Amino acid sequence: MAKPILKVADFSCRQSLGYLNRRLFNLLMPRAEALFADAELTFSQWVALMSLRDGIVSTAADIARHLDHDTGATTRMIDQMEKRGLVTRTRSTEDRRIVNLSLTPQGRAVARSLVPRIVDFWNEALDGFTPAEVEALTELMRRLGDRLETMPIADEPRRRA
Amino acid sequence: MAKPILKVADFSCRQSLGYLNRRLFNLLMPRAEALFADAELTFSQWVALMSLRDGIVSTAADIARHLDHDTGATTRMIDQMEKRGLVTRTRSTEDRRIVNLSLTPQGRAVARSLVPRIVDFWNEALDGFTPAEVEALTELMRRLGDRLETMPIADEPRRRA
DNA sequence: TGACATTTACTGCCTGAGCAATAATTGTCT
DNA sequence: AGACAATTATTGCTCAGGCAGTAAATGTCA
Repeated sequence: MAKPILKVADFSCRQSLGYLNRRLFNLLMPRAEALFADAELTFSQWVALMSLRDGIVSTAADIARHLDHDTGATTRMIDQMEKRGLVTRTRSTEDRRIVNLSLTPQGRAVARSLVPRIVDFWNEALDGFTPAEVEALTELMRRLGDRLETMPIADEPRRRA
Repeated sequence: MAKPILKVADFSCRQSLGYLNRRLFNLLMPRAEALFADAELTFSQWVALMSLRDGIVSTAADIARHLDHDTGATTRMIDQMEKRGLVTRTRSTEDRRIVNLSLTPQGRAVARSLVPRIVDFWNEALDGFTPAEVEALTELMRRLGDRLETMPIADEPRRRA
């Protein structure tokens, strides 16, 4: 941290990345969830569905880690997806703690049917952005996330000397 | 939308801006809120506090618009901040629908005392980023937010032909 | 002026999600 | 082997926040 990037004096919440991220989140969620309103999916469920499809995750703990989600909430989310016939649970035989998840044909069909809508949505949202800008935004958000993952959550708020 | 940026075939949730935004959000919130744990502030309350301090907002409706927040939740958020002596409500005389908000000295003191922590946090989080990269990320997130604001929330999911 | 829409603030209702604790299973290390 | 830590899945408790509806005040427009 040789050269601090931010100074106390210029801090304004309008250009704070925290505020911007929150704003983006609040703008994005309702618009995204409106796209799969007929499938009655939460955004979390949508991400879980896609992550299972792409083989990125295979258990509840994987999902919780992948989207930095609470494990309890993840269990309940999977309950719903199982009830709707999108995924199945299978207790692992090698490690009996683990419950393996897999997409049902219906789950796969739902995922496939929703992708075009999402792609259309993003193409409309990113109209006016150059491919390089989209690439840059994606990469910077990924890097910032990776960086934050290395920073522990402070138990006690740090007192300034 | 002359040249679509995304194609259905390459869609992967790992590099989706929706997923990245959600991930950033889930990483950011607990780390930020841990910073003002002793003030017992929510992230929303923190943003509201700063927005009032900077004169960006002056009513509940302003806050709701500024952080794309539910108006009901905003009312209850202000209830808490008022109960803690951070803000005061004053019914406007010109427009009797409006309740003007203003920071109390305590509210101002809390805001001032927390800013350095946030700045420190961001300087640590952004270590490894060039000033240009931070600038680019901020600007791209702002632009995407502005773009999304112009896009209405779909009532009916659009059927693809 | 009067009908109608809009804005502001607020309330009940319900859901998604975070926190803490638990049981079962597995890994680690002396 | 045995004590202890770590991991997985799960549940109860609680709360922030979204949705819909309401009342009061204001704006709009024929």
